Amino acid sequence: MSPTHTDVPMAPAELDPCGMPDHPDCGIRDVLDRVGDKWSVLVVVELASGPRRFGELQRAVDGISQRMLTLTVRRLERDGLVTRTVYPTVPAQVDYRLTDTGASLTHLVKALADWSLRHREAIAASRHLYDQTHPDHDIR
Amino acid sequence: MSPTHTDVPMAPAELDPCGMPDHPDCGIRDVLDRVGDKWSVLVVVELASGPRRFGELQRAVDGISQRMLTLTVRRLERDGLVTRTVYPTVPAQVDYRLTDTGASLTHLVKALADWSLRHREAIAASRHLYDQTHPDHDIR
DNA sequence: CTGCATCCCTGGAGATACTG
DNA sequence: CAGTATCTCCAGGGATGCAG
Repeated sequence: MSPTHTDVPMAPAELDPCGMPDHPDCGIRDVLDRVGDKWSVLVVVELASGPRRFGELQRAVDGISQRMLTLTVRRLERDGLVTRTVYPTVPAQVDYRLTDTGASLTHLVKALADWSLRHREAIAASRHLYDQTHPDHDIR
Repeated sequence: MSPTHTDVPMAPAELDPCGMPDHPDCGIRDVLDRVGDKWSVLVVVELASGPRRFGELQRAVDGISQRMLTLTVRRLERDGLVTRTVYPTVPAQVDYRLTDTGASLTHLVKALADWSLRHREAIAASRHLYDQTHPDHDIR
């Protein structure tokens, strides 16, 4: 088969039967695989400000490689979080924009941003303290 | 230096200057590196039900290796999301519990779970459709 | 401009064996 | 029980070159 390096990876398997009330991770993983992905979040955040073209996204996200951007938007498209529109112009032109679902995800990201903002200092302090209290754990 | 395989990895570098209003990823990454981590989430979710001992956690999370559990709780501890208490009993005993900060994170996880539950069908359908519309992207 | 195909390399993660 | 120490494997992701 030889799947190329740029095809959509996706979830290899569902691992939560979604049943026990004590383990509310019924579909969390699906989301987290997106939200947890560094690039996905940054792309979604960028698209939250409006539709963007491929190049614009790449410049906006800053640091993302072409391959990663392609993979990221592909996954988001596959999940129905963004739409990909191709304009058959001379030099190909494509724009990406959030779907309603994708837009709703933005709210969660905002919430996360909010949370991290409220706790970032505490976390930083905690880390600092930990690093001093546990010098043996030679990190870095 | 030879850092062992069980020391805390952590964020290698801050990459967002946290300034531009259009890029609200000021501290998101810090959170996402936790929230996005499969094991971290599962552990936090488990601890949301109350304090757990190492073994209990390992059994509860199911699938996590000793090393990963150690790393996960270490990171969470370092970030001040969980506290680690050692009871100098004969067979060592340790319990982990969420801090207030960690508990507040639970709410976000719940929100994510909520969102994913509301959209899981749509996403699944989208994926299915995508896979059929783009057979060329030979996945699997 | 947008994207696909390759090469390549590092770090994340599992398995296993050992210790206070 | 609760880790720690190693070894190993492989997928994620960067760099580069080619194509529609």
